[in-house]
Amino acid sequence: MGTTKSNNFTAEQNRKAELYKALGHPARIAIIEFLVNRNSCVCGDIVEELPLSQSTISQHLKELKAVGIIKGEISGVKTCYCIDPKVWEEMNGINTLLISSYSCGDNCC
Amino acid sequence: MGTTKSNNFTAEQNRKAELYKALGHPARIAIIEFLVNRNSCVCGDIVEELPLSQSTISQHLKELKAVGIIKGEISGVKTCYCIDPKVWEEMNGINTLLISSYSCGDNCC
DNA sequence: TATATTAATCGTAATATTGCGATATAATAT
DNA sequence: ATATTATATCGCAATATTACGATTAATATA
Repeated sequence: MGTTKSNNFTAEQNRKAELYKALGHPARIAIIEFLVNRNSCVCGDIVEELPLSQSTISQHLKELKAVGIIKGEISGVKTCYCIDPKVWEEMNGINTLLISSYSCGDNCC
Repeated sequence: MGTTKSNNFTAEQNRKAELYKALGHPARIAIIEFLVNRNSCVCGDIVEELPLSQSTISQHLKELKAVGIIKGEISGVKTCYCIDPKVWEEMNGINTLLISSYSCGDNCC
């Protein structure tokens, strides 16, 4: 085991889970916050900001890229990463649907 | 290794990550959706709904409970789970701050 | 009291994740 | 051509996660 039984769930549920999972690590949160604060492309000085090795950060970037949250563009020697607006919007939709639209009343336990 | 270096990040970053991580599994998404759709406490018929064994679901519930997203209340033989409004609000705030308040302009890559 | 029923926990196996150093790759600079 | 710089990838070790069956604990019911 150790394998998630994705087959048993809907595509939507799997997609939601994979997006949240991508945000489920402090390093990746830090990366996202870094990109958001810059409002534009940022190159590998993320490595200088974060207390992790270059290879580890490269892996985290890869994961974020794999689910689509960020895009990477090679310009010369450097690589430029930024939030992908489309997936960002998707996340927004998911959050709205799943979280902000629900307010549990008094009948909660 | 295999251990996340939480010490190197802020408490806020760790908290965000742990909340997102809790949602980072299709079974836990399904559980949350189930609770949300009922709008009230639900007992262990989550087990009947999900294609996973009782013990596995119990573990997932435990994880959701550990980060505070759901509460559990024992009433007789059964246990009643529901969303915790406080943490739900916390999630809302995190989403607003991190995601919905940012829209990357044209200067993205 | 004996026996279901419900849910938590234990033990275990399989797989995934995290992190790092070393190495590879690719573009620029000398 | 060679060195430099930036980033990706490989290989590995440690730990975490996922899943399940078996067991346990607690309440309810015959």
